[in-house]
Amino acid sequence: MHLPDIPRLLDTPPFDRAFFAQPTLQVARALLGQWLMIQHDSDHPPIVTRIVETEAYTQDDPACHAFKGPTPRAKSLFGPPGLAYVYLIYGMYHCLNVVTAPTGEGGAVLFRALEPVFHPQHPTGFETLKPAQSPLQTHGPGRLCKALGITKALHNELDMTHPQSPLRLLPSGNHLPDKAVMITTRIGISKATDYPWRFYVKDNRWVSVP
DNA sequence: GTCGCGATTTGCT
DNA sequence: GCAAATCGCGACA
Repeated sequence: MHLPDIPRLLDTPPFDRAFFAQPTLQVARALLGQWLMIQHDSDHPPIVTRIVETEAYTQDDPACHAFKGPTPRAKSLFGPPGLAYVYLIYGMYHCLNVVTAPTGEGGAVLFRALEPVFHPQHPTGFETLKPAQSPLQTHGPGRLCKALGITKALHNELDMTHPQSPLRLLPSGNHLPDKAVMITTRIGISKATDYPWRFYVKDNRWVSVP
């Protein structure tokens, strides 16, 4: 896996709104292997990660928060594609999604696991680290938000397509072949448990449930 | 106003 | 393997 050139990455345009307006399942699949970066302050270097596990949720899907329409919590899901949807689960963990349906329609991709690629305080990298001993715990939707400092108060409804957004999704230039992608049912839900809408990178040790 | 529960994680048995 | 932690949201009165 090639490491990104950080100064160049900071000048890379994020995926645009048209990318996130594609069908949700397609976006969930296409985001595997791409970069997710967070830059809390434009004066400081970002934390860069590689997306290794996602799940798709659509408006006509009983497991999706948009299923019952634009309720107060789900309002951001009906916003423009590329918006961040961050919500609190079990009273203590946040989960990060990107909205992937045209404005007025509800749908999103949930980020379930990221592979740490660059952190300014760990310039030696994460190549040889196992998730359990990593200073950045990014395997699991709640853990990755905690590790990157993502909260509903700070990041919900942020436009991730904006070039200066603190949260950005960037093309890595790598497209994963189908043989490197695993597809299973989604984790932790009680409705629509048979939908094969979870995507992850085969044999990647950062995946939440192999 | 009250009540049940969740797209999770952690710690203990 | 199982239960606790912890609180906003959504359903219903």
